[in-house]
Amino acid sequence: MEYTVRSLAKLAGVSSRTLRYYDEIGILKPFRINSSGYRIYGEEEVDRLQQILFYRELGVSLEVIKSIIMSSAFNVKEALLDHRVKLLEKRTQLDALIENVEKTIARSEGRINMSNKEKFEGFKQSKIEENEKKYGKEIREKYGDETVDQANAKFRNMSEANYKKMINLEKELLDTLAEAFKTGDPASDIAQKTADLHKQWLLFSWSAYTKEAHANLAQMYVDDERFAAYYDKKQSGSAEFLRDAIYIYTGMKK
Amino acid sequence: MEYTVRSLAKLAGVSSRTLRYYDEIGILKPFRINSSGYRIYGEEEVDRLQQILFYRELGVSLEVIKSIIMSSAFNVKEALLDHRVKLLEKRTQLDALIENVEKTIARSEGRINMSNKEKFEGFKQSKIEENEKKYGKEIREKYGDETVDQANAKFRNMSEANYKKMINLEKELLDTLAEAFKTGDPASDIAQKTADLHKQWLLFSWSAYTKEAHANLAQMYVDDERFAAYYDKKQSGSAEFLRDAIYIYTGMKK
DNA sequence: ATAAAGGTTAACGCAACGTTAATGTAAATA
DNA sequence: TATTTACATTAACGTTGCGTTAACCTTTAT
Repeated sequence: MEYTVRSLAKLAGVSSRTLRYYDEIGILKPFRINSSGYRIYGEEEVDRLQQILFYRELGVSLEVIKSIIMSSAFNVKEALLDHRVKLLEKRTQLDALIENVEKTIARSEGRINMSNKEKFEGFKQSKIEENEKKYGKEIREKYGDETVDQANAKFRNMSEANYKKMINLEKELLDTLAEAFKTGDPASDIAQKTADLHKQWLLFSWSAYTKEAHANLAQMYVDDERFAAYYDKKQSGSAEFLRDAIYIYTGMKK
Repeated sequence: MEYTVRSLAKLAGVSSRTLRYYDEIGILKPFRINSSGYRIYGEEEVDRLQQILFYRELGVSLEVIKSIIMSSAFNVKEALLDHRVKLLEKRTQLDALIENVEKTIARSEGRINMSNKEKFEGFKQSKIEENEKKYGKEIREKYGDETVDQANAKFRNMSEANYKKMINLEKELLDTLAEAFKTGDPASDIAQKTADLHKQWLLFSWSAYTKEAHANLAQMYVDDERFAAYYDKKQSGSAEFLRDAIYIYTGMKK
């Protein structure tokens, strides 16, 4: 089956302008151009458009979508599972927002007057997103796009077995961190083992490990509420402890 | 308390550029401009900014936000409740999307190959549309959009405790219906109790109960196989019996 | 006295198309 | 067959909500 811009557009529920734009930015080129200069799409393009729209729905930028579907060894199911996880995260965010709104309503009913700081607390969720942007960008700036992209690519293509390994490592890391935290000494053997586990864990998603990057990430764990909350889950102060251990481990920053 | 651009920006977690932009488009003007041309904001502006960010989070355009907060008789609580309903709707949409993704994953596992049309069906929020077509449209036509939306919102937001109550009520309803059915008389006390239980049950998801709506729903139970099958589970003819009881209870339709 | 930190306006840049203009081609109808 | 209608093309500007940079002024800290 062959499609013109309009027919494919109708099939997919997008505008023909969108298809021309996708051609323009090279994310979806027609199978061929006929003698009158018309774009003609085939089955393969139909599938590809489906992929694109799938990710677009998520709010993924076309730039990123491009890199995703360009990777030849692209595993459909893995991508879908990934997609699903992101949607679930989005829903969690939404739920938090709804809770905030309801709280605010309750407060307005109770006529409790809020301090100015409190007034903006409802937006903390969005700050997390901001941080993500901020640090994502920071990493790109410091270590270059290649590192980040390679890391992503590596992660996407991770085999099932490796994924399990990574999960187990993470668990071990958290357990060891809890143990080490008890010693109170970031230079202790067990604390240093924690730092090493963290490095091992990192290697699953980082293609180019450097001590500097590792140390910087450790500081980020402390600065970013989201990460801090993750590591502090068991004991408050764990994030700082991990950072200190990593500083010693890498010999960076003091 | 007075704020400069930066201090207000920090308080609210936005950039100073954003505040200047909001000034530019007239959505948030500073309280005054000092002798050096600096923007100075006061308490009122803090509140207003909060309102703006609240709606912005929803994805409402600044243009619309402007019109919302410009309306002088602006009721805060009403706005919040409105805001909340929109968030709930958004969540419903997200849930539909997640279901679609999961279906697609399941299909990919079953290796069922889809026709091109089917491939794009996942994007049409098919479930919502389907339901809308089947029941929503009918209800919307009869009772108006508000009722339907409020009912959905109410349902989604039901507390755990209320949910259990509703489930218990439903069980009691079915038991009582079975009892009443034995009498064969839709006007009998127990049949009327059944109708009342049904109303109670309805109130969990209907925000505005009317006798007319109740009676119409009863007829729908008979007409629609899905509902009919549900009520006829124990005894065939229960759906009609319930309808007749409700007709008498509500005094509608003869 | 000077540097750092923060303020100002003005202007361009970005994503992902929508929209309009000017024009060529294919299919349906008179 | 002639014409209308439907659809195709490229080119270019418009949109939203700011980020970013430039060029410059003011306040505060040292």
